[in-house]
Amino acid sequence: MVTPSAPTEPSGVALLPVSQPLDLAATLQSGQAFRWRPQGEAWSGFLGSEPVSLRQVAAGVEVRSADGARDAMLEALWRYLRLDDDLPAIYRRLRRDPLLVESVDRHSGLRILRQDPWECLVAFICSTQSNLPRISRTQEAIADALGSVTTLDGVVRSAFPTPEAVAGAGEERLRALGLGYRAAFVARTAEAVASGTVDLEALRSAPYADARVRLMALHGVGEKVADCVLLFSMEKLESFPIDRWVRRAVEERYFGGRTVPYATLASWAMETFGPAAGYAQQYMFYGRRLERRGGPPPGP
DNA sequence: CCACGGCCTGATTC
DNA sequence: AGAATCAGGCCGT
Repeated sequence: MVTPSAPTEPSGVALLPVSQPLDLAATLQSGQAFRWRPQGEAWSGFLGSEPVSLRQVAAGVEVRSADGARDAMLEALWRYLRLDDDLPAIYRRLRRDPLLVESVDRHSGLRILRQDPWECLVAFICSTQSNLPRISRTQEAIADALGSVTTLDGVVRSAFPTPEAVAGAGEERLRALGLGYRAAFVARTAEAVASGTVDLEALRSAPYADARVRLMALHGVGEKVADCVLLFSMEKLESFPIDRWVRRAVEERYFGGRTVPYATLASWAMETFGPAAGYAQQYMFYGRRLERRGGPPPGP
């Protein structure tokens, strides 16, 4: 137990046992989440608005948090890491495709996350014509400027701000944080979410196609961004986000190098991989990143 | 329904 | 070195 009189929030540790394949480092650095920072052997970040530190050990994942012993924290982490997915079954499906065999074998334990939809939405609106380091930078800048400050074991970080806080900040303030032309998109989307024009939680339980249409009605959200948000935060594992690299790989391998519309590629993925399409995309994307960088990604 | 130019910003390329 | 070019697209025409 912790001592409540300490000046800084005392932390507790709990173990989440994991028997499923899990590569925590790869998962947190695979371009779906943008606020996990290496901290020695551990990773500093947030589960919702709770600051946590995660460390992979043989038996599973150690979670350090202000209330680390609570079952609710372990449950939250379980959900975040999608340990409810049956990865071996998904791998069997992916391995039917020669394009994926090597990537799946080499990066076993790379998982799709179940993130907070709002934070995920902002991140991917900011992802257009950008790159991983810059997306991380802007997410962090938004949190630092508008989120509430937290402390965990002396590490000071800010939680990601609410839609109301971002809407209140306005376009110019966001632009000053380095969002560029995306500032207007984020501002307008924040207003839509804050005012209840869009209910992100409701989209979570809506069918893929319906949720997708709703998301794409938001400014700055096209097919690719919508598919990312649907996959990484809204339970839609059949979603297959197609960026320029995934597009190139699939067009070269399956369409004789021809340029093919987004919808055609998406339905190809749906037919080929079914409910594992999202995982297929993740392995394609991660595979080509490594190829490009010539080594496993931790960042800069 | 498809094609195209323009867009913040910063890192890399020429 | 300073100028193009490009980056996990999207919007408007």
